[in-house]
Amino acid sequence: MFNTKEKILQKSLELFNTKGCINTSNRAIAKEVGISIGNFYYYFKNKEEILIELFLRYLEKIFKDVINLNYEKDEIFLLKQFLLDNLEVEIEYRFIHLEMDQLVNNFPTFKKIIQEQLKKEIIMVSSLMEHQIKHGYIIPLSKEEIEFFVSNMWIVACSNFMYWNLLDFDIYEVMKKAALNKFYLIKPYLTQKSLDNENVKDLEKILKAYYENK
Amino acid sequence: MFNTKEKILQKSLELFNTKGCINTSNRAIAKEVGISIGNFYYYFKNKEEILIELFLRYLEKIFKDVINLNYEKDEIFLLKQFLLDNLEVEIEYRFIHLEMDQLVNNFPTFKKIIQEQLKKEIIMVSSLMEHQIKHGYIIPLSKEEIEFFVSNMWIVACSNFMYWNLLDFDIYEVMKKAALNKFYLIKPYLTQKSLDNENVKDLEKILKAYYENK
Amino acid sequence: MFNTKEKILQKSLELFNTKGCINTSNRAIAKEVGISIGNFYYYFKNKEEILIELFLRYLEKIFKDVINLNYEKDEIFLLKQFLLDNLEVEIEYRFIHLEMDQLVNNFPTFKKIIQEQLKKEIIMVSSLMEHQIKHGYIIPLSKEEIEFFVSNMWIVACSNFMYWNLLDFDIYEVMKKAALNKFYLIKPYLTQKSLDNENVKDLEKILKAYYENK
Amino acid sequence: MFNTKEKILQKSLELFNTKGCINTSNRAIAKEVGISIGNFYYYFKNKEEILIELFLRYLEKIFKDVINLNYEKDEIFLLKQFLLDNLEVEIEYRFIHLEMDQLVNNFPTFKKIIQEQLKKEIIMVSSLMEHQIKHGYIIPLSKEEIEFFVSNMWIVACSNFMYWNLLDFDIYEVMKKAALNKFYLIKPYLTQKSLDNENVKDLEKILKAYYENK
DNA sequence: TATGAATGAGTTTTCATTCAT
DNA sequence: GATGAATGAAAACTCATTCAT
Repeated sequence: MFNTKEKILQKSLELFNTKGCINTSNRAIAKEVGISIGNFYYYFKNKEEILIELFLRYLEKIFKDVINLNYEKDEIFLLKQFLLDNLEVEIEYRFIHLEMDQLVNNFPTFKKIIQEQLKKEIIMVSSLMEHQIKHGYIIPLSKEEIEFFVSNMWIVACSNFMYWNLLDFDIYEVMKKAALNKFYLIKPYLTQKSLDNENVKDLEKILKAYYENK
Repeated sequence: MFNTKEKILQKSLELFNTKGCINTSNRAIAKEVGISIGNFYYYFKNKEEILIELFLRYLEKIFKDVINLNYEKDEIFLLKQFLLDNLEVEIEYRFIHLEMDQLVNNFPTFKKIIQEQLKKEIIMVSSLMEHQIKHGYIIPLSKEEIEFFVSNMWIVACSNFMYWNLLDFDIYEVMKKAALNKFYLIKPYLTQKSLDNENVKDLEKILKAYYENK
Repeated sequence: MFNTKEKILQKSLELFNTKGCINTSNRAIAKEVGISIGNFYYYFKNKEEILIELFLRYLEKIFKDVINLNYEKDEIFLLKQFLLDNLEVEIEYRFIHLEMDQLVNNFPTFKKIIQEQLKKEIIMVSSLMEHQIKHGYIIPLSKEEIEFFVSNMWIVACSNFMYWNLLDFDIYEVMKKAALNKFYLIKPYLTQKSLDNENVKDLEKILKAYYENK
Repeated sequence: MFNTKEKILQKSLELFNTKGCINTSNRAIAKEVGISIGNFYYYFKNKEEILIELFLRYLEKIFKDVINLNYEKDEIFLLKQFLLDNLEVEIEYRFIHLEMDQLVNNFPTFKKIIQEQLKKEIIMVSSLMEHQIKHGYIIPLSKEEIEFFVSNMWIVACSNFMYWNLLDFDIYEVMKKAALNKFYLIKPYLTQKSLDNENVKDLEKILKAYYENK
């Protein structure tokens, strides 16, 4: 069903998430997949190629829905989707965030890709914020406030796994916590119009329930 | 003036901050200090011992002032000190945050220390928040809100260097940004009483000026 | 027009001349030709087979004219042709001389072929010399002098590319220099009869012009 | 008696001369010396460092006497020493010449050193020739003739081992042949004054005897 | 003829750690 | 306290060659 290249990517992802990308040798990946080291190098020139391939897949999954967001109209952005839907993707590719600094330091091409992606995201999220402010879903914010909200959101989305991991929560609990981390970051900025909106109204309850029941 | 052990710690810190702890070999440290590798091992059993020693020094510097905080009285916590004074210590030991996940993965004793420290900090900061709420400096918050404010604050304090580094800001700009990251995280929760307080009144202006002038 | 085997030989020659035979992997050849590595091995059992095939072609081109030399009569041997005509062939297959020692060390069958060829050439050139001496085109030389003239000529023909390459001359300059290297090696042995001969008379001028104009 | 570094250099030289530098792995050197591969790298960062160290020793031995040459006076240059004394050094370090092209291609720092050395030698030998011409030991030669005599001498000195190796002569015979190769290259240019000189008079006989008796 | 996945031994290099002096 | 030689496991990567299709 899966071909060798796919198997390498799958196992790499597993190993990266459990042992870390830096701490996973190419030999270990090959062994786990059940192929020779030579065959590993037949498919990937080096570990960075795997890393980039996995990162591109991550991006594709993350932005599959975001791209379809139509925030031209007077409409609140899909906060629920943003908080919940991406969560599983973030967990699936959690090594990316957990090792971000190391990856950036060790893989120069990956660094360039990450930097470009970050710049795009900043522009995208900033303009989304401005739109939401214009339509009264988010309280008025200065340029600086938007800049630092965006950076804080990125930082929290990137690093909250590490925090909960340190407290020995398991992966499902971490998922639930992660959504609330982001929710409480944005909550102070939501207007009454937002809080009355169907998409937001019960969100806190849903997230808590999600967090308590599962 | 400095003994050998001290020199090792100083040079290790330098190297960890520039090249990363994981990417710095013990041999490189010994060479930089100007001692033999054998002598290095006379003072430190392994790199983890250096790491822990540096981390303890970091903690001591960070909590030197915090420990003296007397938040029994009706008094706003020293936000300015918290935002600015610690900043240089954070920068001085920045490798700790930049490589947090890697360090935790590779050094089990360090991990335990970090975890214990984190639990202490959560209790400490949570009770500080409750105290501030009680005295009307911070708006009323639920248990959950406090929990996630505390976690977000830790995450942001821990990882914002990475964010600004990716955008190619230099170390001094990163310092300035870092203070604002934390300020804008707490700002929505400050009451009018806080905003009128001498310690807070001009803080935004001061931070921006700090950020723009330096 | 060209079949696959021919393409492999052509591309091998190109790669051997630019990167060296030892430094060119079979995979690189296959890739350059645009065929699979499996197909490469269909045509050639290993790199030595290519090497030998190329060497035989080189020999054929070099001795195409020499074989037709009729040096039975009282006639000076075709010095001009020897110096100029072979030059392009030598350049075309220059990797053979540049890597001679390595090739001999790594490819035992090639070594045998080279050795047999060398012995033939020694006999051939020695008897040519004796003939030229007999007819007064070359000054009388002892057995030893002939032996060492022949060896020096072979050595210079084989290795002069390396010398000029070290001095960073480009391929066309090297060609020109190579002719003069051989000319000045033989010049002291030419008799007046030689120097008056039409084939030789203006040779020095021609070679220098060739060397200066091109 | 010999320390480890010296042993590595000695064994490297042996292996380079027998199997070739390119074909000798660092692991093979370590094994031959009887040390671990780690210990090998303690002494030499890579193979190029060994190569350069050996080359510098070769140069030192070769030019030990040449440097003392005083060719200011009306005196023939020490042809006998040049032909015989250096011979053993050339043999001792024969891999350098045998693999010259490959070494130059694979070791960039070595290439630079070789190029600088070659340029120095060209100047040195050219001025020596001019001096000998001035004092009547060598027949008058044009600039071009000197240039090509110098290059031919270098090429022959560099590559004659390969020639005699191909003909399966043993190392001692090769040594003797090598002297005669150079002698017969220079012989046509010697004046009667040279040939009558004590240093030269019996040189041919000596060399032949050397070649026949040993 | 042609493909290309697969093998595995081999290469260079790094590094934490030990230990006799 | 201090030296530095020595170890050996492990990392990334290469490459000639085979073989089923």
